Amino acid sequence: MTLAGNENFFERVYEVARKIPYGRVTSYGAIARVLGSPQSARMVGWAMNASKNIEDVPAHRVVNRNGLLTGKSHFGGTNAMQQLLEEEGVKVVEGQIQNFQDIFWDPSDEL
DNA sequence: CCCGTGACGGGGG
DNA sequence: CCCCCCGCCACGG
Repeated sequence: MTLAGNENFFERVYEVARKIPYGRVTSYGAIARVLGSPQSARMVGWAMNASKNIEDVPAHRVVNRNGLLTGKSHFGGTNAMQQLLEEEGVKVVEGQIQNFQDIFWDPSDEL
């Protein structure tokens, strides 16, 4: 009924994103999946896009399923996204997160 | 109103 | 580490 889903979709995305632990990362698809819309990974990306206005949304901790910083171009500077990650101890080489499997955080693990 | 275009992901050739 | 198609849906032209 009421909750069609998209009404709060962005809010839900932000809630999950805020739970990503310091120094860990997750993927657009993983967030979409835990929200029950595995096919809406693109919308998660759009939500990150809109999160520039909202505070406390660590958009830099969200990458694609391969650990690539596909959204780095939306962070203004040349490598602001990478900088933010490396400040947390996340190694990035050529836009690729190193040791991705180990620092990957799956939102569904919170359940 | 139709259409191209994505911070995506899965599947197929 | 090629190629293409599909589903998803918000936004701008």
